[in-house]
Amino acid sequence: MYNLFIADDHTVLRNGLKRIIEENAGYKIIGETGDGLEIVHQLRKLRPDMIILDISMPGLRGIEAVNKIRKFNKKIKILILTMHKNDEYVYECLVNGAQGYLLKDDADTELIAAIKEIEKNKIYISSSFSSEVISKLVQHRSKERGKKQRSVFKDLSPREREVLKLIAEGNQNKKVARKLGISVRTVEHHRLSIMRKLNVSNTAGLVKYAIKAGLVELT
Amino acid sequence: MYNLFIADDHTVLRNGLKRIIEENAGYKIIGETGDGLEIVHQLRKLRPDMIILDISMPGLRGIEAVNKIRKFNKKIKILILTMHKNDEYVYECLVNGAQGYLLKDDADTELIAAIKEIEKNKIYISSSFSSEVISKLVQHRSKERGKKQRSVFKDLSPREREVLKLIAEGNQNKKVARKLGISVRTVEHHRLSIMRKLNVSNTAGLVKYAIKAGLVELT
DNA sequence: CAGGATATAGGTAGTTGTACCTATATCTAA
DNA sequence: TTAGATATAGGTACAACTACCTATATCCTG
Repeated sequence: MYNLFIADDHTVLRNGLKRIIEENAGYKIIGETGDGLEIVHQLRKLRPDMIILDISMPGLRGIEAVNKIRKFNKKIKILILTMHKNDEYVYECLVNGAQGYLLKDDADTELIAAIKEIEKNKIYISSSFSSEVISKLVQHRSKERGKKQRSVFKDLSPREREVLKLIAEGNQNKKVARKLGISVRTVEHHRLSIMRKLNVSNTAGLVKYAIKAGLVELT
Repeated sequence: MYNLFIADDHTVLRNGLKRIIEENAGYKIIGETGDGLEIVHQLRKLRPDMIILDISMPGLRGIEAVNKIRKFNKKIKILILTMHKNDEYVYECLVNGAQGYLLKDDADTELIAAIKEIEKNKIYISSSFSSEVISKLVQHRSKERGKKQRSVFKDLSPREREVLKLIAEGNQNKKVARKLGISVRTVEHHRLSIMRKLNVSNTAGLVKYAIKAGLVELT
């Protein structure tokens, strides 16, 4: 028996998933949560073989969840199930140790296929991504595994992410500086570095990237 | 037999919904689509009593879907099922003729309760919203029904939406002006009006609102 | 028809952001 | 240990945005 755990903040979707998966003999959902902060605690208790994980959950955003799970136990397989059709996202997840990446608008059959592949220690990426992207991603993954977390697409430093987050939340440079206890000039410098790296030329681009990357909530 | 139709771009969620609803005797899912543009065509063919509608679908964004459905047939009940916990959104939907507003992280039981209430010609709003908000919304709805579509929360003119869209896409005022064939001063004026109306003070706020409102894609 | 909202655009100021430059201290990886 | 990345911060210049003001023409609604 292969035991699965579901982490997704949409109750309806969790229940749908449960039914779909349990109709396939051999799989059992042994637990679920809608709260990202609760994931590791649950994993420790339940010891599932695989977790189906939405990376846009409240409490634990984006790639952090993947990292925490891997840090806790490298044996638990991670299948990302998300609404984000976004090359960078797939890449980040895979480099950080996820085994699969599916979209919420993929078919049920693809979900089952992904679980089966991952069970067999393979990588599965949604067929909604072009095959070039997929092969590129899988290649990079095998190369970069174990290396320091990094992306060929986007490559912000922790400090830069912090600055970007505050900017996207609506703070001006002056306020960011005050909050971080650094000078406005330094914030400006970070801001420009970020823009150069992300290849955008103004605040609008920064904000959009931050949202895409899950750095800020859209409240 | 009460016939339902599902419009949501997440296949897994659609299947989950189907199973949950059909376990409750008396309800039948007679059709579904993941493509917003296809909704009206399907409704014409299938004539359901109620549609469960996600307002963040590709192809037909936000409130437009509600309007199109109402325009096609006022008898079809509309239950919004979305991830957006957002007062303005609820209000927009209700004023434009939706009968219910649920969140995707609400429980299954609440989904069934909502369907039952709406079947009985009542309004149902997710219990995740505070009771003050709910009563305020329901009151406003009865007052404003039939009036010109408008929101007490947000009230942008078509031109303002156009300007906001271009800004959120990453254009600076100068470029917006060129694209719309007006002077930079006018763009600036629109921009300030929009900021005043939305109660934000900079570009970051504008971009976030535009994304929330579905004016721009997050590509 | 009068009042209100919309769309247009100009004046003037001050603030903020964009885009280069230099420079130092620290840390990490080759 | 040396090169590179990171985080810090200052100089300078110009572009863009924010925030008031006024004004006109249009269109819609009561």
